[in-house]
Amino acid sequence: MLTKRQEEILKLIVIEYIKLAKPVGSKLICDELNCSSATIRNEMQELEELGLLEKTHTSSGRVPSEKGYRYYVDNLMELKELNGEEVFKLQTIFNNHQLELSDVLSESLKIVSDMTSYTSIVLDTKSHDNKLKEISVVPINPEVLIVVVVTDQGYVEHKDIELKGVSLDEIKKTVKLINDLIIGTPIDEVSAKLEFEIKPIISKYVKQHEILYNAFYDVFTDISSKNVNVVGKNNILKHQEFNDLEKVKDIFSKLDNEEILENIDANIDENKNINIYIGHENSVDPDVTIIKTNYKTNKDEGTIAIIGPKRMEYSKVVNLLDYIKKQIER
Amino acid sequence: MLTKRQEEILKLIVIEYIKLAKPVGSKLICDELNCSSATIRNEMQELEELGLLEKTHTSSGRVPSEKGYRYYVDNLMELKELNGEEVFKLQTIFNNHQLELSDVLSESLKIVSDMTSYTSIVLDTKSHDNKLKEISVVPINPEVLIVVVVTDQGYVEHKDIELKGVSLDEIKKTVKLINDLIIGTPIDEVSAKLEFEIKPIISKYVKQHEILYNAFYDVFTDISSKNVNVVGKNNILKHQEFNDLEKVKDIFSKLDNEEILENIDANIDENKNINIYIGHENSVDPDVTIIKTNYKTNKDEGTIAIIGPKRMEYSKVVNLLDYIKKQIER
DNA sequence: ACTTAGCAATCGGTTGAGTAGAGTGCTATT
DNA sequence: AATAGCACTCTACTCAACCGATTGCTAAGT
Repeated sequence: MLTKRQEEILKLIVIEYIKLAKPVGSKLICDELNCSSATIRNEMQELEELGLLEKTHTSSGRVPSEKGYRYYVDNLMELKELNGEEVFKLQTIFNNHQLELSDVLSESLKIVSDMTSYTSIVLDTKSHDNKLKEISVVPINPEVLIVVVVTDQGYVEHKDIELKGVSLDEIKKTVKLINDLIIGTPIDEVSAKLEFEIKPIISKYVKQHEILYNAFYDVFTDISSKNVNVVGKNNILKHQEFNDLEKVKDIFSKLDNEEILENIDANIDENKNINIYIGHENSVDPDVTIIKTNYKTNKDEGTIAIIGPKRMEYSKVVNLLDYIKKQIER
Repeated sequence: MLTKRQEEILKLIVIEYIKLAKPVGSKLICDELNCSSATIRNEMQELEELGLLEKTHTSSGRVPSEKGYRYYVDNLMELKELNGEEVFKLQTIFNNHQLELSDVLSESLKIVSDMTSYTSIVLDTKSHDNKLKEISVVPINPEVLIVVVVTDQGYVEHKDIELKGVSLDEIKKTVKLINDLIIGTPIDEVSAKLEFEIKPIISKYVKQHEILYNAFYDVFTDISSKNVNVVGKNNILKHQEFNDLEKVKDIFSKLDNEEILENIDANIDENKNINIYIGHENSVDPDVTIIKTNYKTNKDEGTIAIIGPKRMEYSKVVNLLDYIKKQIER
């Protein structure tokens, strides 16, 4: 259990370190509080024994440990209002009804990245609420045709398929069959329905049913897949904790690896609105903090996340994510 | 006019410097040629006076100047065969007829980037040969509908449009009009046709014709726009000429700037199959070399480019680009 | 019992001297 | 024209010295 003053000191150290990125000495703190540097040093020593602070070397100032950051975000952090300019910029995007949701997300997170110097990630999954609305087929030439799939929430996916020796008639029959039988099916159930209801039928009266089936299967797999989008990757370079080229390489390669990013939303705590994973608490890289939240509209659901150094402006990022989440869920 | 021996020396220095990235001294060269280091030094001095070589400091070995690289690629470079593994990897992509051209390009350039440690850029423009094939409209709800446009070469573009107070009937009329009047029009002429032929008509009998017109205009603008794709950006970090964080920031921001990249294909020399822009010869960054080529199929045209340090494996890159160009133009 | 002043000790960062090594330019010689 | 030899130059590295910031500890003060 920390005393009031210890909490005050920890908070100041975290805030100051986030601001200046240099270990914080006792003198800086005693200017803020009304006591001598020696008193602060004693308190610091105690906070260090509790694992909340660390030193970079024997006679350096203190730096928050991961546990220290954790204590800060859980108990000490104050969420101050977003400033007017920030809200204004974001609002112009949310008010632009021309944009698709995925564009709104990447545009607004681009702004967040610019404002904060962190990197944003959008994980976008077509929601279960998307139901097949219409399938149409446009023949391009005798061997190639294009399948266009539209969901009732307005998603469009298309794919070229090359079909040698399948007659246009057979294709049209199949499309009609699909349209009749699985329109209205949630997209994540389409694959199963295609396999167990459509396949048996077309295999009877379509010669190259295997090819045809595979082509449609691919289209539906694409449409229900996850979509990863990383915004403001270059901001990684702005933070002194990543001014080592090897580290930068490492992080960049992780940000390019969709598998790693897809697992960002693995163990999300549904009770919390915004989740914070400091250093080793996240599975991406022990030197970063990830702050994320899930969103869910009737069209769409997914995760938005901000990734930056552990020395991150926690309150600002939490505020921004919260604001964006609320706006898009409207 | 260079003597045979001077050319030999220049060539060796370029090759050696590309390989080892360290200024090349006279001793290294005299092992290759049969003469003493002093002789080489005299020749080097002359090559330096001609502006083909440079020194990093008074007593360092020599490094090729931009003019030196230029002389090398114009006169000395030997194009050796691609090795089997490289060809094999690429071939599996070209043989996969499932993929769209844009996927083939980015996949194959991804492989090139992996093999060479350079960065690739694809500038993809829908060709003039794309003609409007079909426009269809899917209403999602009373206020939103989706326009899907397909060209005769198989491109698909779609866009949500929000239309308050426009009746479905009016929309259908407009679509029919467009389908009747401009199907078959090359996509880069569609905008004009839309403005001068369609707009006057719909303005007569559609109430909110302005909104409707703008919506379609946007769709056609999107479909005829350029497409920029950068592959293997992280490879920048692998080269010692870019091991300075400021430089990396600079180049990365240029690679993110589509305007800069779109101008990569500005002054292309149509006579040459492959164009090489060394250092100040390109407009992107004086520290890089860009090697590029245009491609043109009946569906598509564009530019593929490789960007890397001036100390680049010129012959390998030229070979690879040439190979890819030929394969996709088949 | 808590706070404070004072002081030795520690460590990073910078500076300057010294050295080894690689490579050059020049000159005299073959 | 080519070469051997040599003085010279510059980088890169190491070592020692030193400054400044900060700590931990002790002893005195409140």
